[in-house]
Amino acid sequence: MPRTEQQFAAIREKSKAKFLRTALELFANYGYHSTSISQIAKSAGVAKGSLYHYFESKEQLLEAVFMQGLNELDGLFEEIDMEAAPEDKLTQLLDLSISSLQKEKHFWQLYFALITQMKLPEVLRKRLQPVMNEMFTFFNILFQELGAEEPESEAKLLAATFDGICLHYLMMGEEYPLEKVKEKLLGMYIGKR
Amino acid sequence: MPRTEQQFAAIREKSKAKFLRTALELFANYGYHSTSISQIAKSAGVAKGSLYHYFESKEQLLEAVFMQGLNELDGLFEEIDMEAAPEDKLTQLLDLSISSLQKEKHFWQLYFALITQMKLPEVLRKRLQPVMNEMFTFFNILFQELGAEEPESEAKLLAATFDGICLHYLMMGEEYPLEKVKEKLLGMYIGKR
Amino acid sequence: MPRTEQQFAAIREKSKAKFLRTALELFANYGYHSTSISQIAKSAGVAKGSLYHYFESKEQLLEAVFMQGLNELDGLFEEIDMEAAPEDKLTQLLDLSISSLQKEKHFWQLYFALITQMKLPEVLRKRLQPVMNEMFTFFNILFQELGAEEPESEAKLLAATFDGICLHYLMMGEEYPLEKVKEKLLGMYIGKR
Amino acid sequence: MPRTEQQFAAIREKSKAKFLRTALELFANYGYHSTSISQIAKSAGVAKGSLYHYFESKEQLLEAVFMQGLNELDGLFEEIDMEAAPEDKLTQLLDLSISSLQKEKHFWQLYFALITQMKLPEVLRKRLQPVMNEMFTFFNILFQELGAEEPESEAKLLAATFDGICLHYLMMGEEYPLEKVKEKLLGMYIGKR
DNA sequence: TATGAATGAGCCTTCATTCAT
DNA sequence: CATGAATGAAGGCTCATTCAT
Repeated sequence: MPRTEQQFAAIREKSKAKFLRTALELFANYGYHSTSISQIAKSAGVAKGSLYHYFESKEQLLEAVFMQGLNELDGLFEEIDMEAAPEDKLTQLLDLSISSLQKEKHFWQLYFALITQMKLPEVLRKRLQPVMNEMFTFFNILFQELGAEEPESEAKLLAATFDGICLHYLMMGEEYPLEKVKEKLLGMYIGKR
Repeated sequence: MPRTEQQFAAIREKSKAKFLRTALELFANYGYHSTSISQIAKSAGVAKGSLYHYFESKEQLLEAVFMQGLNELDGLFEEIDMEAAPEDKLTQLLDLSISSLQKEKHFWQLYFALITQMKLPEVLRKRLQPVMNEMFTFFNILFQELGAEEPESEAKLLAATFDGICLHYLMMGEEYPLEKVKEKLLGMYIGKR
Repeated sequence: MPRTEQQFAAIREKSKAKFLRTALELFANYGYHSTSISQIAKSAGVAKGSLYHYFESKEQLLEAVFMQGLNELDGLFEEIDMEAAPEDKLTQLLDLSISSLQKEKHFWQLYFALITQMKLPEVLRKRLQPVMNEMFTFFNILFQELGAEEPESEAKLLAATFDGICLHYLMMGEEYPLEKVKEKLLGMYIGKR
Repeated sequence: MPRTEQQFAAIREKSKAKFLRTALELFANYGYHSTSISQIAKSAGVAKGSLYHYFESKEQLLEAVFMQGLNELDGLFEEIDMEAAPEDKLTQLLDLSISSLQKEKHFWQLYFALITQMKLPEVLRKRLQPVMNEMFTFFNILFQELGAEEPESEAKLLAATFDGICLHYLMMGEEYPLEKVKEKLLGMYIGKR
């Protein structure tokens, strides 16, 4: 008796998830090019060929890994109370970002490795665009609410600061004083209330 | 014939420089792994084998390329008048950095690609450390002079902002409003003088 | 319950036949090596694994496909009236051959691909031998009846011509003037009656 | 001191020729798909990778092998005295063909394997076309000179016979009575003059 | 018996590196 | 020192076959 379709779907989902997890970790730690399919398979505890049941190619695996990370990100900012005062929104955003950064370290590592390499497959670039736009819009509105003269430039600066902090945190590891830096950043925009 | 030897040395130096320049450009544009020795040799207009007269291996070539960039960086900050007022020093640093960023785009591209990949050969890591320390110390002193309560954290934040701006500039290209962002950044620290 | 068993056998036979048909078509169109088990299974509308219930291996499937074609061929020449005049027998043979060629295009395509590759598994070679011998004997007798001086050589020549025509027809497709060539061939041997 | 360009060209030519020879033999004997690059390299006594200095891919190697065979063929028919009587021209053509068939057995084996498989890369198909046209035209003229009623059909029939004989010779090996069949064929067209 | 996920040997191909000239 | 042909390890990928359900 063959398994039901649902059983098969479950198996597939599980295997696929395992591959995605393993690949994310290895890509993040060693880089895309320095990670071989063999390594991924071995780490995942399966045979090399199995990977190709789920992903057409190594590159497509990378895409899937990255996509998954972006998808999980999507929900993140919906938690922010958009009706709150700008100061609070900024605080919430920072908290959420830092939380994501710490929980999804591998993803963020991969993220910076990818955007830094300018080879981003078109698919990924297209998928990334709206996410970044949303972020930028968020900042823009924030600074408008704060009465900034040039909200756009302010937004750009803040975005850069955000990415810089993430980058430094990922580079230095746990010894990086993420909390302190966060406080200082908040201090700059919200001021010593 | 001492002159002959000098000529040889000169030729050697010239060839080596050409390799370094070519490699930097290709590594920056296509990434280390996606650039083959053949490509570099062809772009440099010499034979593949010749490269190995100057560099032991591809990895060692990368190191040399990166080292050279760092060496050129060393002189950069010596131009700053350390006796000037902190506000002026920050302004000078920003100007110098932006100037370097624009002139040495390839190097900076490679820089971010490398630090992002956490594979930095030990040699490079060691060479990079003092540069970053110097930068950090510079910021630290700056904020002490500015009377900051926690100059260390302030320094970290500013450093992150710096890197973030660089990153975004490199990602977005010339349409990035580097000047405007710079002004905003200066405004935040120097205030509405 | 004997009926159930018969039903099973019927189903089995039907499935097997479907595989054979599909495999013949794909092997003929794309070649043995360029046709994967997956493709066959998908084209046949069943799962890959099922194929192995009916055939031990891909090679054995090929054998079965070819065997089946040869078996169907066996009956073909029995329709010829062996008592007829040699001219008529030749005509009948030609007509039957052309008819088979047109109806079993896939088989003949596979046939030429196989004999051309000199890898013919021993089984097939053994199965093929009597068929070809029968043909040759038929020709031999024919030319004896026609009073040829060297019936053997004549038979060999005619056989070659036969295969050549088939080959060209298969290569050129429907635009090949099969009928005209047939007429010419008949004319050569039967003469302007 | 580097080798001169001519030296390099000589080396390349020699290596390339060795690969072509080896590949032709193996492709002919075992078939394209059943011959691995490893085998070819081993048979040629060189490393696997070396092959790719000369041919972009396995398929391109096949093309080159086939092309070379066709090129050598080109000269063949120029030896025929086109002013001779049709009977003599046919005789000459047959002799030349048989001679080629025996000398270039591997090529002809490959030839039939390829045309039989209907996958002929476009390049090859295009290269083959004029050769076949030339042959057909030759036959056509021949039969016109012989006063045939339908020279086209006659040409088609003769061409088929030619290919059939070749095919049978290649299939049966040296025991095939090539000479006798040739005589018979000549007899049919030239007749008892 | 049917299914399709899993396997792994083997394939084609790339490329850093070596070396004879 | 320069050259580019040669090497061969390693990588990505395919696919016939197996097997648990």
